Amino acid sequence: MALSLYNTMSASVEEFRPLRDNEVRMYACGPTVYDYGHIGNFRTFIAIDILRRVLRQSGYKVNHVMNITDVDDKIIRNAARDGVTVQQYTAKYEKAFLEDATMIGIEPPTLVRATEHIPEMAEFVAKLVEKGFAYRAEDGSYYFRIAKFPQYGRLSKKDFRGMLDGARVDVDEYDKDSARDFAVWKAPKPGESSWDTSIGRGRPGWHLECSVMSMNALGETFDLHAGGEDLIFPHHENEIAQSESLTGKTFARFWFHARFLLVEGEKMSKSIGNFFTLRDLVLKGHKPSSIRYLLASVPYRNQLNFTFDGLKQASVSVERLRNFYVRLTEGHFTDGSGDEIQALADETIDRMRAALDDDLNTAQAQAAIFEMVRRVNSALDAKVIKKGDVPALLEALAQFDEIFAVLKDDDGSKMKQVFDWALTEGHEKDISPELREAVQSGQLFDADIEEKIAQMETARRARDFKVSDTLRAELTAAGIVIENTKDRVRWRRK
RNA sequence: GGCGCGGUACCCAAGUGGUAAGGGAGAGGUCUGCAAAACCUUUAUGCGUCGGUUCGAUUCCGACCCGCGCCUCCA
Repeated sequence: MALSLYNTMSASVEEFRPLRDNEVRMYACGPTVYDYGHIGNFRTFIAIDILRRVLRQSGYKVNHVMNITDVDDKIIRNAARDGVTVQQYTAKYEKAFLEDATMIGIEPPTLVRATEHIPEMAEFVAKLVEKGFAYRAEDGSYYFRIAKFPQYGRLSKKDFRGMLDGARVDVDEYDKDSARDFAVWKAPKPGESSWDTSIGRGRPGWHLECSVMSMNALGETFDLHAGGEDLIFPHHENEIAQSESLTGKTFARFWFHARFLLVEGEKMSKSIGNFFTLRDLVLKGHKPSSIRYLLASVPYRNQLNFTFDGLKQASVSVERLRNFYVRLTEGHFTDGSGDEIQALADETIDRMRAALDDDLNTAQAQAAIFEMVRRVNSALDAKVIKKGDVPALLEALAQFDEIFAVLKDDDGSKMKQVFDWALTEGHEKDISPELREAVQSGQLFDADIEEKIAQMETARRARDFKVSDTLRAELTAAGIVIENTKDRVRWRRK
């Protein structure tokens, strides 16, 4: 079975093979660091992260490059508003983005920054001009001449023939040859960041950075180019135009686009009040693992309806998996092994692989692992799991978690980070009682909890249930869940 | 207006030309001093509506209704 992916360029699912034997070169359009990342951003970045993990699980070495757009109109505007330099401004939000990405389980890609590639970008523009694909306007801006690139519109399936020389729509852009031509280089404006370069003073157009940095890092033709669906047009279309007109070669072989999500059934927007950053959700007391699980649970090309009910459900699902893992690793088993369980583990792995190979069908991969969890739990209840069965089951679980990355319970420390951030950044009023409780339970020392549990057990053995129930209630109130099993008392933080 | 995607149980959500995965929630039960975990049973003769093709359609085709996206810098 081989990995198949939907390619926006061909508008169909194709078998994926990298150009080089064992190495996948992929470029992802990263964030413009002008604000904290919202859950829509992270839906896309998690989809890309899952793609990367599936590629690796498929045996490829993945060279994953992502850009940070650290100069653009919004950044310039907001930095001016806050009275800081563009660098100070972007540094803050880049740091926040990387913290968020780590919090939500995204493996760090190699980062490239627009402002660190200004000379290369100017050089690129100069070459475009030399070949006649771009021209300089009177004010010192440079535009790409779409009329010179007949394939324009191939990715987004738009037909621009006959409309290239339409009416001049914008008085500010009077010196473009065609209304459709897009800026590759912007002339300096008073108060805006600009750089002195071989083609004059100014700053890069947005699309330019991705063409230059991706080819710089990965070569003129690379395997995968990813981003949110909104980037198909104009961003990626323009990248293709610039890059391919210059090199005469295919720019990216596969185009991967994640669909936008809905929040509570509606498009996320600040005016509707359903706009949430990742930090907003953690402040409300939601675990990063729940958020990741929910965002990963709907295949990336489907619309995902992000709801708070769904978040709760995701949290319970993750807990179920974690409980299962604990049950396997801490249980006592008799020696031996059985073919049936081995077969179940193998079948589960096969089903997960087949699901992920089919254009990253994460929902089906989850269904496969849960099928195994239910059947093995049942077998555990019936005491038919043997010691020799456990490694195969753990292997299936591990393969699942190589993709979904939710088993490890480090939610407490991550939530603590957000808690601390809220205190230092003046968002204390936004800290929910739930987050407060989660942080507090995380601050309890294990030894103190175990001391209380020991007291509870003494009381229980003496059948003094009044005392034991009081102790249990105290621990529950502190966010500690206690499970009395036959062998021992298990506890965990809620 | 142009191009594209989707409407599946109380909620989230896969999927297939041959009779509906998985998770959550609810109800009942097993286990249990209580609780938790776990298991079992149960919850869509039905997959937006109306037609058509077919032996057979939720799955294909058409129309309609509704939701969503892109159409110059929003992931």
